[in-house]
Amino acid sequence: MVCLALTNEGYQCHEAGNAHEAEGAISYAQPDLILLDWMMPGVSGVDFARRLRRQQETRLIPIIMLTAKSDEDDKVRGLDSGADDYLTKPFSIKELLARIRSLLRRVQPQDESEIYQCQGLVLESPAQRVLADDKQLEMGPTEYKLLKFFMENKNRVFTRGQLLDHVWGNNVYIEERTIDVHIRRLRKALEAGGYDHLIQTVRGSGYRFSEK
Amino acid sequence: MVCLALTNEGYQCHEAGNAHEAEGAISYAQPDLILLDWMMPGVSGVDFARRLRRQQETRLIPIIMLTAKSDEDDKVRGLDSGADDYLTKPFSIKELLARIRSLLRRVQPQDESEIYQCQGLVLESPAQRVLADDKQLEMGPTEYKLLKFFMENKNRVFTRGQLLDHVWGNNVYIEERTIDVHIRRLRKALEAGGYDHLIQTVRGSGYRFSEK
DNA sequence: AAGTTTTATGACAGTTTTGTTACGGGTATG
DNA sequence: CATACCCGTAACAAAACTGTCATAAAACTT
Repeated sequence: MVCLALTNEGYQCHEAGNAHEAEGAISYAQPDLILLDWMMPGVSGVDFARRLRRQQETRLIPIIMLTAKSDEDDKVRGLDSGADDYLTKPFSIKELLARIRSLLRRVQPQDESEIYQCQGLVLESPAQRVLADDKQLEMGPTEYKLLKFFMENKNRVFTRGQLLDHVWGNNVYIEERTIDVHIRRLRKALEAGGYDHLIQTVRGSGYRFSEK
Repeated sequence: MVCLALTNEGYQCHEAGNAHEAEGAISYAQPDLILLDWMMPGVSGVDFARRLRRQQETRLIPIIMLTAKSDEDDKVRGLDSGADDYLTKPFSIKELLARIRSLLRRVQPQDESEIYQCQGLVLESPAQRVLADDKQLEMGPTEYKLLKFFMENKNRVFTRGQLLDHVWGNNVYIEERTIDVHIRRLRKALEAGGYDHLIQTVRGSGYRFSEK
């Protein structure tokens, strides 16, 4: 039922009948969100949620717990296990969809329609362009994505490996030194507006975007 | 009531009676999370939530909406307005706390929350930098690691051997006198912010980080 | 007060890391 | 099909960092 409704809404859906199946499906499909039933044969939903939270690869995937119980203590346990939200059966598809939208919005804050700003530097995601004090800056697609990622995560160091994962994609084989070149290109593009100082080198670690 | 309960749990709390007050309190206190009543005099909770979502500084602050209405359409509207979660009055403090914990965990994922502070000296682990009264201090990687170790273990003397083990790694062959040089370099870096007195020599033993 | 031990400091050379430029191949665009 | 653009890599230059030493300055002993 749920799967049908979600597919109808344009989501891509995978089902699993128990924790073991789920584990396989998750590592295969890399979902953006997990709906988890409280009652599962074998490992319970709560235990499974806890396990997902402990693993690096799945820690950040939001979880909505589905449960028939309406007991309050169970609610609390469900949330503390690491679930991000829960729904008591019976629930309406409408509410489920709203909660899913809400969670996905949080996890992917940019959503193609965001505008990032840092001092006079503005990155308009919908228009896919970068303005420095109202003057448009020219840069390649990769530099744009790199800058976008940086502006989404200000004040944090990223290693070249992390940047490859997040900007290029998860399984690419590219020399880490290549990052340096793209950083150089990005800096040169920002230079035109005088904002190249926002891209900072952290020796021995990687790069950082920060106004300080 | 809510404020009291949260304070009791160790959270720092600020109250506001309407949207305008809230705006001031938010820009002043920079909260980690916002509890928002659906019904507010003047600007409604939903509209206020939307406004918070549009602004760069507040966009990422999670919002929990509180409401007396239990109508489902309102729930949906509440979530779609940008609130991250939704609670219907009357709600139990226990459930509120669980939802707050859940949201905070999502926003600050692994973050290690590793920010060390000592007087005006701040070491930001995620950004891998050191600020003295908001001014960035320049230092090499080794000095950074050294300072981090010291700030993790304030008021404790460490021999040069111990420092080598913890900061450099367990099996390195390095002259113990080299420590002196790095201490010197660290002190020089801290000097720029006037915090070099925090690194103290303990003659015959080693070094200590302390504010006294 | 002189002698001894311990720490501070500045300089140096080797090493590692990063910046920069140039180039060949690939892909899209007209 | 030609042109323009972009990407990844390599090679070299520049910069930053590291560990060690020599010497000066303190701190402690006798």
